[in-house]
Amino acid sequence: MTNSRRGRSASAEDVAKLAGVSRASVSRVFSDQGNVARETREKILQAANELGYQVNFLAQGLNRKRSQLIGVVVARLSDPFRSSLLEGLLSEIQRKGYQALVTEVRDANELEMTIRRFTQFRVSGVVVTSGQPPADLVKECVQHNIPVVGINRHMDIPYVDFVCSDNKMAASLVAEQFIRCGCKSIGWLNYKESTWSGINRGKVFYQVMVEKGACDESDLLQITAEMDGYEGGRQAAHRFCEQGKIVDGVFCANAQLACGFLDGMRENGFDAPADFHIIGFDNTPQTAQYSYRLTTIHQDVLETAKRVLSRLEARGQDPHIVQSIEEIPVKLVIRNTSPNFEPTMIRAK
Amino acid sequence: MTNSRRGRSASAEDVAKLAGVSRASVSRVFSDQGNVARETREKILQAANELGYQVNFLAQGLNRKRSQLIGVVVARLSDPFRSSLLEGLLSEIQRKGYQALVTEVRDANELEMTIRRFTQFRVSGVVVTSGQPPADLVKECVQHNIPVVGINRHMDIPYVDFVCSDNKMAASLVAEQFIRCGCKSIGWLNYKESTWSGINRGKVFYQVMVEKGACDESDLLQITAEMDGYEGGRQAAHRFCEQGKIVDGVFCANAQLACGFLDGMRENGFDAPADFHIIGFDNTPQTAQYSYRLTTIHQDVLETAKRVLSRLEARGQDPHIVQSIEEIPVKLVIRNTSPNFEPTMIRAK
DNA sequence: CTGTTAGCGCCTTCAG
DNA sequence: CTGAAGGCGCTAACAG
Repeated sequence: MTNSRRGRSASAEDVAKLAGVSRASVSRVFSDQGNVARETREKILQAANELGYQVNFLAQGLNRKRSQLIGVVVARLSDPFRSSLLEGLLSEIQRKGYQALVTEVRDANELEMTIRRFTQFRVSGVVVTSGQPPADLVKECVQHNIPVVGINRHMDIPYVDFVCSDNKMAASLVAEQFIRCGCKSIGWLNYKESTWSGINRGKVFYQVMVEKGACDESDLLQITAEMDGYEGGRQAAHRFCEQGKIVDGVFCANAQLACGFLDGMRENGFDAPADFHIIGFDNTPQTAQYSYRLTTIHQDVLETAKRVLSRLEARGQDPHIVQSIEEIPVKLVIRNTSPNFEPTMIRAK
Repeated sequence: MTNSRRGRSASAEDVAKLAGVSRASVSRVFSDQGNVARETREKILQAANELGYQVNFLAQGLNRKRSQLIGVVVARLSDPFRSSLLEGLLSEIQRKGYQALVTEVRDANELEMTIRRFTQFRVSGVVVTSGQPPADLVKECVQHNIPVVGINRHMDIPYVDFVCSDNKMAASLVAEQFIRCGCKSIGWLNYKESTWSGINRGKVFYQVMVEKGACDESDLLQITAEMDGYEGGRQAAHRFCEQGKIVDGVFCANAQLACGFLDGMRENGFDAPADFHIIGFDNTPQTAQYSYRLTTIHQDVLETAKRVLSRLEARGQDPHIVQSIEEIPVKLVIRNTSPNFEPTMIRAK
């Protein structure tokens, strides 16, 4: 009875009473704003410790009109790259002292509900790793002064920033590798209804190939998967072989497709690097494994996450800065499916 | 100027004014508690719509002393099983109208900080998929009346519930399969510093094997990986072969180890099912792929998530119900690495 | 440096 | 069925 509200958690007021000060001082100590005499601070900390006091973030956020929450929109976590991206984001979000609010969305409608709910929690920022942020929704965020940043996509929405792996650099690295290895007929494998980044990667790759004079339109073979993921790649390979087509080098929009395509080709008696070269995107752990040892473009997830957070904070301070689009450098990881040959023809055939 | 606070988001009071009612009624409509005349309800909804009103969850939570947040503790999302588990949890959490607060932890210390932060957000529940919830921390949760449930682990903490894949059932299914296939020398592969569920799976498997008379102590070969994940399994295989050991059937604590071990054996010239049988745990997408086609125990992630949420809600209503430990049935998915043979010897050797 | 005073936006009795 | 009043726990001026 004496101990304020039995069982309930202690409030700043309880602490203030015990320490014999005002709640304002308690607040000052725990949000370390404004100055507090060392002596009173210690009294407060001790009292707080005694009562097991902890700031109520709900009340804090209500008052500040901003919680320390950051909303993260994800999709298809079963893709290893996406889950490693989430991992990087979580780690960076926590390091900066925020808390991640994670929602998985399946369609545009869910994205809309989600962003709306994020604003209801007065999040400090929204990270979109999937789907196109609907323009009007974003407007709402801007109105509420909530920064939005998209990863691996890019649209012309004012006040929304983007950070994106450097697809052009990726294309160049791959093109050079293929050329160095003497590949002549090059293919580009992508899912029929790919994401923005998938499509963009293909477009840029084609441009680069033409620029380098490595191919004209007829040379770049578009291989289209009817399905996404590993199975999609595998079936694409089967259809490819049925049609009696042939390639020297295949570049794939993502790691899953690449592994699937490689396995599909193997089922048809073709293997890399003996019969063709194949290079993937994402560098997921699986691609490093013995059964694949895939040469692949590596995306720097941690750097991406860092940039995202710093964008979020920048726009949090000044909502009206100009849109920023950052490209994160990528690396080519050479493994078995397109090894570092001297510039000679690889196929005896 | 007339329009209340320009730019700011509308509050219940704004809606009340516009609709010509009291804020209490607005509140009633949006938390659909208490009765409101159809007519006034409609007036309110219209006004709300006009102003783009949305409930402020911070204020709501502050008042209700409980947010609609659910804290989820994860680790090592790079393991495909763990990310699929998270996926299942997210989906169920959203379906039930909650919002997930996700934190990745690396050690016990972080777990503690995390749970503490969860309580500061007055979450409606905490789901621990990794690490042992420290007893005193949990006590704090109980005190705050926050339900805690652990997945694939089990400890004797009062008022904390657990839901766990049925490891005994898994062991039986695998034992029977090995016996049916005539495997004689059976191995159990696990990481040196495995998780609770890994260790438990091994213990139970041994028990079952003895029960079935399929082996006594000397028969069950403990294969220990010095490292976790794919590489751990692979290196274990290499050491295993160096030592000139031999097995008929290997059961693995998880999918990553299984794939690694299989590949390691292949590098040494042994393959499944020709030279030995191997069965994994988790049934991650990768295990289904052409290069592995691993026979494996399947854990029902969605069912697990469902049970978790229902436990959370049950204890949310009555914090003092007795501890519940649910076992989720598993299935044996027969694939290539231990096919459905008639009961005969498989090895010519 | 510290205390006082107003809210933040919502929910919940309690009257009417 | 509806309105008025008080409070959830914290912060942000403003005085002292």
